Amino acid sequence: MTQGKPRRSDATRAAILTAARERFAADGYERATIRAIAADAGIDPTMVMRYYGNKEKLFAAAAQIDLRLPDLTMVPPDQVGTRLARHFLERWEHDETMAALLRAAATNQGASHRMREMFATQLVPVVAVACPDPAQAPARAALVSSQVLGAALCRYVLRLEPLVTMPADDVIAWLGPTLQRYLTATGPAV
Amino acid sequence: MTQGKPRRSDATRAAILTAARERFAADGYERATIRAIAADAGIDPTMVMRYYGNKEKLFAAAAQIDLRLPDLTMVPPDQVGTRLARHFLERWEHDETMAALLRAAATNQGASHRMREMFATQLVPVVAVACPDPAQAPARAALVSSQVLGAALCRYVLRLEPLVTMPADDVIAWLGPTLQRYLTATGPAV
DNA sequence: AAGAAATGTCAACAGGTGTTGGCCTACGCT
DNA sequence: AGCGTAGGCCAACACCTGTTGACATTTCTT
Repeated sequence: MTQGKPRRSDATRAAILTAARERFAADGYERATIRAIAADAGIDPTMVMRYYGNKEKLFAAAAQIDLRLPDLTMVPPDQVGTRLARHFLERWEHDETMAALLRAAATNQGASHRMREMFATQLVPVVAVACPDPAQAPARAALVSSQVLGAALCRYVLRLEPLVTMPADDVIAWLGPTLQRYLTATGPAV
Repeated sequence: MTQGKPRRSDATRAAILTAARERFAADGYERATIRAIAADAGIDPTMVMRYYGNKEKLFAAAAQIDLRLPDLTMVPPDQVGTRLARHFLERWEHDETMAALLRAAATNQGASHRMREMFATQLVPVVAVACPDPAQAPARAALVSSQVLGAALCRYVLRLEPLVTMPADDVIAWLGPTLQRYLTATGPAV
């Protein structure tokens, strides 16, 4: 269904997408130029337009993210925090698309919209099964987001020492209990 | 020392700075144009150049931030987390300059450098007096930053519900214990 | 009152941006 | 083989960017 005929230009399309992700991750939305992306991909800027319409649609295609969140029902209730922290950190460590979306979301409306959408459709459902009352899931998910995105911001975007050089395991050990509390503890407004 | 003769153009300079802060906060560094800032201030774009040299210096002047952090030695040790959380939230709520710096820091090198500098010179010293071993201050300060900046990012930049509409007191109640733990709890790497 | 300095205005430059249309080439089908 | 079409490149447009220089005007100094 989602798969059409293989086109002769599939390699080019993929090269564009890869280059776009790198540029968007490194420079953000506005400073990543179509010309630079095309140059990285070794093709003409016109191709980008032909295959993706315009810059906004190119970004939308490049910033398609699947968080691949684990099913928390399979995780011991007292370990969901650390489990989530580890998952996010590894995800971020191996996929620059996440940084691309984060950097762009700071100034680009479409990107921030996509960011909200991503957490609403992917994180909230996962949180819902791990917290005492599913109705609290949006609030708890937002709190989790605030810590996860904040850590990513400091470590990968702002490059704030010593968070950059701190071993991933240490970061996870610090963030785990925080997420655990946001997921399961009783807080204000129930 | 820091105060020279009052100049006839002080009003203009101030108007430029105010308009610059608004634009940088709303649009980020690259999308905030000198022309738009000048238009907001009701003057000619050339004036911006004359008084601030170039766009980068204008931003540097506009994003000068004093966190006005409280002296934590005066705060009961078990309340430093909540105290800090409240301070940051109020600070953010009333000064759009913070949002300007955050938005810009995502894509602009100078801005992210300034951000790091700000936390190193202002937050680390304050954290040092509140944590068991002053040598751990940089790491603990970075963790505090990650949560504070993350919350600000979600609430003021990404506008991620329900964090946007959540009462400030609730946010503080959630973040307080997190900061408290980052400041005082024993964690990995001592 | 005369000269110097500061303040402001106008037009323009040089470079980069997203985006478009035209043209040539090379593949895939019949 | 011949043709249609998709893939690819080139030149260019229209616009916007930060920035500069020349000129007019007001204010301060002497």
